[in-house]
Parts: sequence; structure tokens; C-alpha cells
Amino acid sequence: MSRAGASKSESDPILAQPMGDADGIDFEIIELLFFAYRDFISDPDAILDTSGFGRAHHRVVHFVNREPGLTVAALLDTLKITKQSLARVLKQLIDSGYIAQVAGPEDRRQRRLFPTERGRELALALARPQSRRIARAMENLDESGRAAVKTFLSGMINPVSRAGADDQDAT
Amino acid sequence: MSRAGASKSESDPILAQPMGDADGIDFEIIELLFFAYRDFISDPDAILDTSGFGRAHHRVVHFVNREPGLTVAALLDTLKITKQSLARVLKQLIDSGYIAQVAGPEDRRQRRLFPTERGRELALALARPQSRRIARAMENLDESGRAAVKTFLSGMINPVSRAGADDQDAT
DNA sequence: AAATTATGTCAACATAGCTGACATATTCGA
DNA sequence: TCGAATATGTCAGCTATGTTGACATAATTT
Repeated sequence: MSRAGASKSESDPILAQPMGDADGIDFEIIELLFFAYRDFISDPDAILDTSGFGRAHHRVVHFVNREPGLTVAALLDTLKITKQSLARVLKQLIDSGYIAQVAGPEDRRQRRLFPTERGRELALALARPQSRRIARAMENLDESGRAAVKTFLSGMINPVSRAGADDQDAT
Repeated sequence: MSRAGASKSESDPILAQPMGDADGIDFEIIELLFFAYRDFISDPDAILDTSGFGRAHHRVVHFVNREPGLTVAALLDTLKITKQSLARVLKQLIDSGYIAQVAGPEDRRQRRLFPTERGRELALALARPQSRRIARAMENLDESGRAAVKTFLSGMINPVSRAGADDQDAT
């Protein structure tokens, strides 16, 4: 070897030309997505800072409020994290009265997750500024424009894998 | 006190009703953004795993390639992180020959950042699958639909603060 | 009764943020 | 010309949130 393994030192030539859409890549949308998401997430972050929670708590509170009675397994599948990761934040949310667990009526091994009043309020408070931001970003679009946005965002999402596809933490 | 401070225990009443668009909040778009971004970022993540870098490196390599000659201060401003955070990943990228520094021609205190050939290749490799995903998501949209997507994403971004606005780490 | 499933938990580790403090070189302003 | 301000680097320690692996318990299924 003489090149390849290069751990700097022998002065690698430098590129002064910006990488641009000319390279056949849609950098414009890539960056718009980066900045849009960064700012979109900063709204709830500011609120979270106050209450001592983080983004992980946000996601849990959100989905439990969107689908009360969710099982732990379903939540793990939605978030695509491990149960050990979830355990930490879920415990905090339960201990501080934002979420409650109820043994499954059919299968009593399950812990179905429900929001408390307090949990519902937090979820709404976090969603409010995000919804306002979305409304602002949409205000100059007509119906077909809004539909295009939904089509686009839906198209960015991986198709759901059927059946008992790949597990995350199959212990 | 008797309510309010509630640290669970005395059985908080549970809410079984899902929180929905009825609450005057656009949960549909909120969730589409969450899932879209999660999957969008998973493409480069898979590549990064191979090379031993992470998302932080991805962002640095990306912006240095997009704007060669960027100063450290400008990069910090784009990323909205602290210099100590940046230092870690930047050092690794420089040491392994993806990025090179050059003293500023005007102001020699500056370290202008440039990609090497190796760095350019990495940036392109990371952007490729993201661009493909975007193309797929756009394939059923006409020109006005694509324009709507750009308008929407642009509208989601915070307006740039003028002049020497708020600093991040004013040492 | 044995195997499987749903969940919880302990321990250790990695990444990528953060704050605070201080060092160095260079430039700018009085 | 000298002192202040600026651009950057670096040390040390903390936090949040992800990861693996191993093992425990209760309930359900076969």
C-alpha cells in the first residue's frame, strides 16, 4: 500500500469545487429536510427542557396518546428501539404520573399503556407548536399542494414489513 | 397539596380516547414527518456503520463538501452545536484524511475546511441513497406538486436571524 | 408439564450532545 | 504599539439516549 490507507500526512489534494445538484443528486431537498426537521423538533425541545424530559419521552407520550391501550411490544415496534432503551423513559413517565399501565384484558402478560390527564396535556402542549409551524408552512398551498406534501412524505417512508418480520431484540 | 404534585400511586384516571386531528392539531403531518425523517436518515446510517462514523460525521462531511472553504465558525452556525462537540468528529475526519484544513488567506486565524477526494466520495455515497429515496417519493408528483413540497419544507425552517444574532458558545 | 411469550431489570458500553475553564495565535482598535 | 477581541483548539466531566447480553417472572400455549 501507498495510497488508500492514507491517514493524512502526505498532503491529500484538496477539492475546492462545491458538490452540487450537478452530481445527479438532489441536495436541495436533502438539505431542506435536514433544516426543516431540525427546526420542527426544536419547538417541543424547548418545552421539554422545562419539564426535565427529553425527545425520547416526547415520542413515548405522543404515541401512547395517539393509541391508548398500546402494548409495550407495539410501541417498541413503532419507535424501533430496544426494550431496555424504552424502559428507562417509560419508567420515568409512569413514576411521574404521565402514563399508566393496565394488564391486558385478554392476555394478562401485556401491559397496555394509557395516558393520564396529565399525560394528555403534555402531549397536546408538545404538538401544538409543531402543528402551528405546519399550518404556517402550508398556508400558501392550495388543496393539491397539500396533497402533494402528504404524498411526498408518505413516499419517503419504508413500506411496512408484513407478518412477524425482523425483530429488534429477540432476546 | 393533594393533586398536582401527583407522583402516581393514588390511581390517576386513565384516558381511553385517542388524541386525534379533532383536537385541532395536525397529527397526520406530525407523524409523517417523524417516520419520513427516521427512514430518510436510516439509509446513510447503514453505510456509516461500516466506516465507523456516525451521524455527526455525516453532517460535517456533507456541509464541507457543499461549501468547500467553510470556516469552523460557519460550520458551527449551520449545525447549531458547540465547538467542543464539533471538535471530536472533525478531528477524526481530519486524521483519517476525509477533510483538510487550510489557514484562511485573509484571516490566518481561520481554519478553512475542504474535502479531500476521499471525503468527496464519502459525501456522495451517503447522499446517493437519500436522493434515490426522494426521487421515488416524487415520482408521482407533477411540477406543481414538487414545487409545493419545496415551499412546504422551506416554510418549516426558522427564518435566518440577521447580523451577529444569538451565539451558541460565546466562551 | 414444558415451551413460548410479554415484560422487566441489571450491568456495561458507545455516541453525541452539553458546560466550564483555559491556551494560542492573530487581528483590530485606541 | 499595546491591549482587547476574535478564531480556534483542548481538557475534563456530565447527560441523554441508544446498544448488547444475560437473566427473572408471570401468563399463555402446546
